Amino acid sequence: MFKIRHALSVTREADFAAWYQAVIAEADLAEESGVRGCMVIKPWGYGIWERIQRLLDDRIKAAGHENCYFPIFIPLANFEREASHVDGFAKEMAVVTHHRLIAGENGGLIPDPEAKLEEPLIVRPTSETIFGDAMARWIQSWRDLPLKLNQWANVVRWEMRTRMFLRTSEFLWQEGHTAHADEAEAKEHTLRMLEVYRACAEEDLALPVIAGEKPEHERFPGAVETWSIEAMMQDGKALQAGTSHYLGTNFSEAAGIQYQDREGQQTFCHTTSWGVSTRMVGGVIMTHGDDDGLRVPPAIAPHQVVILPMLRDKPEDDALLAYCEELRASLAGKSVLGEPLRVLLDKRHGKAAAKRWDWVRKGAPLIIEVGGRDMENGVVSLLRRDGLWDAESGKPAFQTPSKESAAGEIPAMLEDMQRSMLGEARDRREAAITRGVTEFSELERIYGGDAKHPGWTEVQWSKPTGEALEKVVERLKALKLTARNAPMDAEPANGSCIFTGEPAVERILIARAY
RNA sequence: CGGGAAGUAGCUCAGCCUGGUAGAGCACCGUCUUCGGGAGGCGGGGGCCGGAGGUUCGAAUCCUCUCUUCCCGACCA
Repeated sequence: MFKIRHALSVTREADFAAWYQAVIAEADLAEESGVRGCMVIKPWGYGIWERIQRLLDDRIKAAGHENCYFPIFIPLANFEREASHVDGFAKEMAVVTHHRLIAGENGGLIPDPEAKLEEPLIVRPTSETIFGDAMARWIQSWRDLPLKLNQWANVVRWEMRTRMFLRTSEFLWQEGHTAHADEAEAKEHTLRMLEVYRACAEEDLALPVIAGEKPEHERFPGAVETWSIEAMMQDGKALQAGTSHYLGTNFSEAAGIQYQDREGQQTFCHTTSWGVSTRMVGGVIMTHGDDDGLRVPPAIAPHQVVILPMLRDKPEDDALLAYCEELRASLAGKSVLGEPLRVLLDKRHGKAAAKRWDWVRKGAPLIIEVGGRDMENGVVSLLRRDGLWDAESGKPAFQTPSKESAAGEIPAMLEDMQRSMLGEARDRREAAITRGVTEFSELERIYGGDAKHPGWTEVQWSKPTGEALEKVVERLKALKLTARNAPMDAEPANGSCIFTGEPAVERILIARAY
């Protein structure tokens, strides 16, 4: 019997948290920075984020938005206007209080007491308030609506417990902010952007998600409705991968965002905001990674095909490189998933086998090794990252198509990989959702034991509020559970509430979460 | 922010208890051998032992403070 020698030393099964960190290190995605909760995103990790940015930005613009940029610093007073917003964020705020350093007593530098800011500035945790300010200036008439803006930015939230990509103190994201004439249009837009996120997650990241409304206690501070897309990780936990908020007139009343309607009346706008962040990269890792490292869906892979010539630092290398260059050129002209194919010819010196495992760990979708004998036979040795091992031999499952047919087949291969990665993740998720649970004791049975991947549960509830809701949250918390969202395409409720026994009004997903 | 663990070479760690100026494996560089594959031999470079202070003739080692990371909890769009 053979034993497959995986590229990582930790497996998902043995220790999922350690495996996650190993993938980030071994795939060269990011590293610690020395500043609490902040990370350095390395080229391969940032390249994946750039791909997500590109594809999502196209979708956001196609939905009629324009990009802009607002400052990272927000005046404290500006932030103080919307009460529940303040309550939600005040505890995790970075504050700038000085604008100059002077020499301290021990040779170090200290903030100059003389240079204290009259009004402290906060580092944005999100930009509703400062966008609101501008909207109040820019909107005069019903003719100025809707106003649809977006920005790509970094934000800072002083998190107590951080994890790379999933919850960092500083993170990169996109935040959209829109103003509308009435409630119906704003709500419709909230859902439209939720759908944009769903499409991006599923079609671009191959991340199956469930879109739905967040329960009251999970709403964004200051929102009237919060909607989310939720993805299931391979350990069965839920990851909130994007949110879209209908903010009502809360922020327009706080900032004075008004317009003169057709009758000449001053009227408050209805606003929305929505965002997705570098957390998405964490979702890709925990959805598509395996015991050999990351697997990047072709649509967001910085390089979809990596060609590795087996160089020997000898004169024959020139012919081999020329052969690889022909392959590269023929691939570079192809179109995949509606874009030019992205191919890298990795000419770095070094053993091909060592470089191969580098790219396996990084998760490049297709790896093509080319040696002297391949060249003689007019073929290439091709390895699919989603079918790495040959089950018969326990060795890498190389295919050896001719150079010409490889160039012809690769686009379809990549598109197939994109599809099958989504399908694989969706099947795994569906198998891990328990539906039709009607008794709380059943939840205790599922989540009370030490099952490693208990997955999600769909239950019906009466959507309690106030104290009754707090009690529900407490009971869930005892099982380390949270209510994720009420899926928008779920069947209507037809039973009784699993918590209160009252008639149920909707179905919600229960899960452990990141 | 509370409880626990840990920070020594790029990585994984030994050395610390019983102070005497730093080690291994992998990686890296050179070279030879090998050559359809995650190879081997020989040689070599790289660390003021997270930081600051203290005890001491002398600190990686003992003491204090601090920073960072990981796990558990609280918190968390």
